[in-house]
Amino acid sequence: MSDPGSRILIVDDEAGIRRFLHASLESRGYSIHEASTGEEALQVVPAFRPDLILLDLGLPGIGGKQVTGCLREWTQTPIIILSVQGDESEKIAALDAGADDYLTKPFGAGELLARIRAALRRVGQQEGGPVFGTGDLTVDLVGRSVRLGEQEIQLTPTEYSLLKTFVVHANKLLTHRQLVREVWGGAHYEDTQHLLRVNISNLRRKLEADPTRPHYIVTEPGVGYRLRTESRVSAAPSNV
Amino acid sequence: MSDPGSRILIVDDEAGIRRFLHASLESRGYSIHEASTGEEALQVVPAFRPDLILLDLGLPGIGGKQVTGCLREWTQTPIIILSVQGDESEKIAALDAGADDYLTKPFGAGELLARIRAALRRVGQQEGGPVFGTGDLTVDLVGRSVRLGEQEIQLTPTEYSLLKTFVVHANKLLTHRQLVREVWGGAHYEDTQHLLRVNISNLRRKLEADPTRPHYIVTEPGVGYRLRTESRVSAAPSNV
DNA sequence: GGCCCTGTCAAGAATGCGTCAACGTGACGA
DNA sequence: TCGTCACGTTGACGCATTCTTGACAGGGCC
Repeated sequence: MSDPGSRILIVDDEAGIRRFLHASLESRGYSIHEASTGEEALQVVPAFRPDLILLDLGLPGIGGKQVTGCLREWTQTPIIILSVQGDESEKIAALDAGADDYLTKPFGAGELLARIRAALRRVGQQEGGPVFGTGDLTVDLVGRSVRLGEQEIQLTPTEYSLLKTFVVHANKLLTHRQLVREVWGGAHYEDTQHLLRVNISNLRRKLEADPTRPHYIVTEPGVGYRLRTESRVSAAPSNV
Repeated sequence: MSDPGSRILIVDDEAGIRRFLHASLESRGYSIHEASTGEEALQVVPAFRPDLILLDLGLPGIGGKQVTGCLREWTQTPIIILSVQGDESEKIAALDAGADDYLTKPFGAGELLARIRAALRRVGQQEGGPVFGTGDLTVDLVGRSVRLGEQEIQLTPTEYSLLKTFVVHANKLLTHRQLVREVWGGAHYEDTQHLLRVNISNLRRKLEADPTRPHYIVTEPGVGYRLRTESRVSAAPSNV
């Protein structure tokens, strides 16, 4: 299951450890990115979009706990804490800050890999399998392809990122803020609000049969948008 | 966050450990069930429907690894393995069998609780939130959706905000002043009084079968309004 | 009847939303 | 080096919805 192409971000201030982890993970087929400080990690995550984060607790500057807290404001990407401290209260604090797992150095490479697999397995099944479908719309999150009936649809990176967010949270209401954070990264919101509208519009033009009356991406006025799944109450086209 | 009413199944063959875990977890508000063998665990899970399983690896008969494997064939309930064996290959095997976490005895009670919270937090955000219901009316505060029977109801932001206030204080009398404050923010009251009436009217037109004779939102003359519940307070364990 | 409280309707104002067009940038190939 | 193209971003505009305000009618109570 655990898709070998998964992207992993390594955050540690010691170059030696980064190298070691980088090597062991890359040989397993993961694609790796490194960051050496908490600040760098927070910057890199929106750009690299890792599937999992290995985070050293004892970073200089912004510590691992704070990094976890900041990330959890907008993303659920699994975080595994690595630490030299075996102190129980540290573990508890880190886990409660939003971390998914906690390993104390030194740890076996095999155990780390197994815990990575376990974490990736969870998100994998959360996304409800590799292919999502509603009505004519089919989204393959692994193959990164979108089709409408038989027709393959070409999406730009942002459009795809937006649609992916909808698919992962299918049928749930996503606020403007959530969407902006997921697609453009945690920072600025006010300036990006309009961007969201434009991209929704573009997405609809490509996906919807009649962009004026959206079938899949419905807007919840004043709040956000929602990807409607085919529970199909055949919602009579309420022409008021 | 981690809903204190969560159901936890403890599987261990040593009565002493079961007692210890039972006590520490119950005092935290979890509701507990015990099993002493793997066979019993497999029987009990479908009946008890735990939100999380604490599983000893070294069970007589069917071992923890096998139990994990059997459970994973049909359920994704989080499993935390407890074991006296620190052997790395055992950990790896258990995690790959489908376990979510692995603790080696002896472990601190605080750490166990934190890991339980982390596991429950993950499944918690997967589910749709607590749902409020009375009669035909259903309000999902997390998904921000309102339905009347099967029909989804579209509410404007103020209408929803108003209804939300009613749901949060279900069956309690809300004065005009309270409602105005909750929906429009503390300031001026005299000018907003009329606004409230208009919105109550609009809300009723959308929710009530006969807006003249309101069933859900009843007016308490001279004082305010009240959301009448049908004694049915379906599964909305107020979180935290 | 006169008064206060309440509910409904309608119309202008304000806001939010969707679309189009234009500009800047970076990648790529000639 | 230059031109082309696709994409991200920004601004402008028209349209729809929603908010707010005012006017008015019914009902209970003194």
